[in-house]
Amino acid sequence: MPSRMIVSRELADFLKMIAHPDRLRMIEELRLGEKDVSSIAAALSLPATRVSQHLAQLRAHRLVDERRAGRNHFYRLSHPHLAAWIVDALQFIDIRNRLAEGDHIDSVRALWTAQSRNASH
Amino acid sequence: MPSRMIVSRELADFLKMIAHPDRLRMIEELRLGEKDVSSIAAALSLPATRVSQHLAQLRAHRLVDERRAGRNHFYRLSHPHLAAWIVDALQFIDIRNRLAEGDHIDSVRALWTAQSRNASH
DNA sequence: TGCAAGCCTGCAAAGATATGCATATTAGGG
DNA sequence: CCCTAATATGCATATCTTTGCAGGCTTGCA
Repeated sequence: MPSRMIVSRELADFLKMIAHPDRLRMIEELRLGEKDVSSIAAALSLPATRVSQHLAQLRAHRLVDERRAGRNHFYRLSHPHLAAWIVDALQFIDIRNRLAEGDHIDSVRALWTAQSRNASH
Repeated sequence: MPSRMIVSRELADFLKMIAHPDRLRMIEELRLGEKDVSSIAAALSLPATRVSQHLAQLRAHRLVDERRAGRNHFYRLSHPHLAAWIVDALQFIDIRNRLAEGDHIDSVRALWTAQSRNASH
């Protein structure tokens, strides 16, 4: 098969893998280091089962690495730079329409990049 | 709705939009400038109808701009930098397995980035 | 050893996407 | 005008994803 097609398929698979709101938030959540499943679930207000399923997919595509400690499974980004690369995508999004008037793209970027200690914002 | 969720949805929509082998190749095809539908279809060996449908989606998401000249519709990237950003994603892909032994990631990148005058490679 | 916390996996229903085919639209040429 | 080329659109079918729920596995602790 032509390499060009192989590459486009691999790229598409990779993009599909991260193209989900939950998974994007999970990746940003792991930006600063490893976290276990329950912490992620709590931070994003998602059922743990769902988080686990998403992580299984990310794991299958080698986007995250797992470390087991006791009963907890800690995950980290295989490519730490991935989170920053995703944030760069904001420049391609015509996001103005959907946000409240006061919001500005920079504040959105800052917010997204900020650590989410709780589930607000 | 929390902005954080809005952003993750918008990002996911954007990523889903480009996460298709045909559309990725089309975006790379438009990297160097505008092209009309038939030229793209010919370059990628795809049915023109399909190319047109993909372009309609990209247009709806404001990722390409259209210019009509006579019977031909020329498309160009709304964000010229998009193609380069996509190429950057290659670093996150564990692509070694799927390529022939001789191929190296750099050559793949060069190949992908190279202009496709015909449908080979 | 028994129990519970923390995760993972299988499965089925619901939802979203992709794709081909038939049909419409628009513009240039004769 | 009519015909054809170049695209676009509508629709039905096939396929892939998402998601909740039920049940299973492993580890720590009493």
